[in-house]
Amino acid sequence: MSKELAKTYDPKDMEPRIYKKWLDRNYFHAVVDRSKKPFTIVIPPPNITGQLHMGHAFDNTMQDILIRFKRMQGYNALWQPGCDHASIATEVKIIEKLKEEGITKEDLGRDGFLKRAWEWKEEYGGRIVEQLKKLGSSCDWERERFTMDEGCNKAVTEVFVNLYNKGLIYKGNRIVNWCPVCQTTISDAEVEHEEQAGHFWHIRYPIAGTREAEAMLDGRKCDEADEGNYVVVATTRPETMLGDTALAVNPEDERYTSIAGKTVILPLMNKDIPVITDSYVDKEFGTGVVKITPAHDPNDFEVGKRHDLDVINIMNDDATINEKGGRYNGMERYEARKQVVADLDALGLLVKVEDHSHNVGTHDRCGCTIEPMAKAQWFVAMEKLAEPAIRVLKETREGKDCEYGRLAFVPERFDKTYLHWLEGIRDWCISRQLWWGHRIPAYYCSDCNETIVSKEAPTVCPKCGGKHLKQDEDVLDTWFSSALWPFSTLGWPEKTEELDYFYPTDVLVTGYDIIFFWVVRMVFSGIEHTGHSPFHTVLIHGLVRDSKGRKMSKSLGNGIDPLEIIDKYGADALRLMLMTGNAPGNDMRFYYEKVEACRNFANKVWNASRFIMMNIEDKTVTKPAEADLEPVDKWIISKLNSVIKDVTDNMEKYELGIAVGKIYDFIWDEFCDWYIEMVKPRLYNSEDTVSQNAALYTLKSVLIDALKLLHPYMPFITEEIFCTLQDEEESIMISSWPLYSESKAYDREEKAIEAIKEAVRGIRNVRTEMNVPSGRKAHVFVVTEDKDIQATFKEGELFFASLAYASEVSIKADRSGIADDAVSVVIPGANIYIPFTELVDIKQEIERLKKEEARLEGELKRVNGMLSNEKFISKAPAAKIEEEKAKLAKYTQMMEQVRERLSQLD
RNA sequence: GGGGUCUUAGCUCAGCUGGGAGAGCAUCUGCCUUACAAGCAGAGGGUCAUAGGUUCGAGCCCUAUAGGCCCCACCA
Repeated sequence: MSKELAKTYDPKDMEPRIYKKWLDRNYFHAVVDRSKKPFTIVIPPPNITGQLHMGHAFDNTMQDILIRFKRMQGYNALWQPGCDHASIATEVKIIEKLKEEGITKEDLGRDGFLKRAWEWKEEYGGRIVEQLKKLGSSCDWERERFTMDEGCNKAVTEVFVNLYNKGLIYKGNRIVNWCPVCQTTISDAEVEHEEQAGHFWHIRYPIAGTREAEAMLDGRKCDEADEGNYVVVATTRPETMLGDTALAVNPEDERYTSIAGKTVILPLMNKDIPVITDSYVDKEFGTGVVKITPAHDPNDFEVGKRHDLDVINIMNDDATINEKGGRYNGMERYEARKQVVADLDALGLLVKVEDHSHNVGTHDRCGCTIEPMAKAQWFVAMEKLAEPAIRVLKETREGKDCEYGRLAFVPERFDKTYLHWLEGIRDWCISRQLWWGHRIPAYYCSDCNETIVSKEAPTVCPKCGGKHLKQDEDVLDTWFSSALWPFSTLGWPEKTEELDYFYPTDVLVTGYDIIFFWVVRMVFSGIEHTGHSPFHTVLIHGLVRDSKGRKMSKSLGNGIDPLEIIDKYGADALRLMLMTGNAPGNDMRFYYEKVEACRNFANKVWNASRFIMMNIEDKTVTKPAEADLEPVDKWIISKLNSVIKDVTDNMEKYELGIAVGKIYDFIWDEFCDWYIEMVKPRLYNSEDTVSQNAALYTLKSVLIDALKLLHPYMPFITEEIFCTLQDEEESIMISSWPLYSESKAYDREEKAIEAIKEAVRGIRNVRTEMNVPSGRKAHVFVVTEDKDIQATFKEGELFFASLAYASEVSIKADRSGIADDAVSVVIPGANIYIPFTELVDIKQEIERLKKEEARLEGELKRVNGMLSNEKFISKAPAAKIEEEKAKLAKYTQMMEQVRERLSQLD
């Protein structure tokens, strides 16, 4: 043997070495090849500001597993990588950095700032890519893209102009979510609602012309005021009253019929405002009167539109009150609130203050309270775009052929999240008051105010011929470009070969937390611009939490750095840990113990392989004739065969955790703990070279297939062993996926060995469990029918050699003809005698058999019932009837066996 | 207010279309047995949240209840 594995498993140097080998050989690169079926995944582009965290590790491990699996299955697998410019996140970071230098972005100016941003991108943008490589990600790095590279920019402009021309993008003055800290608009998806304790202030608005109104206008409290001359309004945000332009009551509300249509005086501003009627007002809530502030509340904005009210924006961009707020001009919003309340109180207009908890919108990035404000912004009209995105999912679910392709969530329950969001969707505010991002391709003529939206910057106004054109200052929401990612990365809007071949992509893997931000927007964009849903399956995973179940976050400082874990335990162990014992879509907790267990598994695989190689040494192992395979060989081959089938099925259904669990159990329990142990005596017996060769061959071939199954999960260790074991092989990652084969299903042998395993449970460790006094032989011997082979085993020696002769098994406890302290496992062709005292507890066995008997009775009753049911016989498909008949026969036979054994035991 | 999800061993969680309750860790017992002590052979430990229902059979399906978590939502 020319190569051998190091004595101890140590991933630290091995993993980078192997990754480099893969890169050098260009295995990750996929080119258009019409003779092969493509399988494509686009990576959720990590932010250039990002550092690899557990969420990335989880997400990318899943993608890598799918890609490696499909690649081995013979697909032309493309994993398209790239990064996101992350408009606001990056801009905030750079501003922070500038702050350290004592400068602001305004000091630099737009161009200077962008220069800095690009420098920053060059410096840090590649960091996360390098980190992804440590995980083993088999992305096609040659195709790495960036949301602000030339091609993506082109796609963004194309889409913007197209949608504008179709009337699906418009500029409108509407209520937007304004973040006073970041000083930009944000979309609805970026608002987090938070329950906050607040107050409900009841405020009197005096009716115009009354004595009470006069008093207020004079700036004094009214003596002996008549409550009938006031209208009482309840509000949670009293400072917004500065921008009130009406009060509203429900037209059906009898309490207020007399005042509807009257005019009240807006306190503090001393302005006449009307009392209008609108069915939006809920009679039951508050006082039944609502103050209408169209500039600072989305509902009020709508009411204002219906009644043609003025929209008075009373705030500056930093949420201080502006000049429209009279004497409150310049005050911070909460300070203004206090002052407003105090002033109202002084005027005797504050009726009461109630405690009231209500939902407050906060910015998901900076956490500050967002301020709804009326502003002129760019929007995407969503109604028309949402409809096909809803349809494609519904029709896929109903099994219909949809013209837009297919779309399904795994697990299915996220269908509802997706649909619910789309069905209630509002127009998407896409303009951001930032510099880092795709600048909006809209130009304004300062001569005639014309708006020009075009791919190329116009030099002359098409309307007036003026040359004073200015581009819109705003940039687009980051997600506007991310939404195009599945096709912009493949060359769209050009009609490239790649686009034609790899698009639509296959699977999108992402966390449930960004379904709204990203998945939804990719789907409607894909359909709108390419006519196709960009992927047929969305595989959703949960969050990785800390061991206490908390979200990992910077502020809590409870994040666990995947790179540290990789450094200590290896990427393979981390990957396995992330995939084990977790159901799709569910959150998981991170435990060091779990990683350790996974590292131990890697060690196990390593050592088993080392054992096999040690035994092969320089022997030539040839494929044995089937007749030379012994029952244990057939048993493990058969076991592996069904594992191949199950694992493949599970993986096709994206049940990655279940699949890897089966591989783990097979390798550790069946292969290492049973097969290798059973086969040892044959390996050590150098006389029977045929049997030895069969064992070695089986060991080697089963190991190789098991490694292949494991490879998507643990790419590094499997590669190392695979290539060490077989000099002639280049790499496991380009080897072919094992296939289930009917001819390898050895049912008889499987049954036989399973029965033996059951029979010897508890006594495998002869030396310990039998407590054989030194010098005495254990009663373990074999008698075959053909020739009397009687083997006695020394203490401590395993006796599995004998089991190889078994072909059919029935087990019975039988003391006749054997020493008192032994029972026999009767195997036609071979008898094994096992010390009686150490065999399975007879009482337990009887109990077990009785349970089995009861179960079988139930089964038989069911099957008999079905088969004697005329309706069933006449209506059920023939195959189903056959199946049930086969079951009947099987259960009948099993029942006989159970009863026989019961009678023997009694 | 609407929706989702969870409740299974001491802990963290699997359990795919209903058919003899599982894993890892922890605990206990015995082992340094020349692949592996990062290991081996065993053991203990669960009314599968509660109450009903469907079924020959329910952790799984249905209904209700209790508790936990999450998402969505413009009641001022």
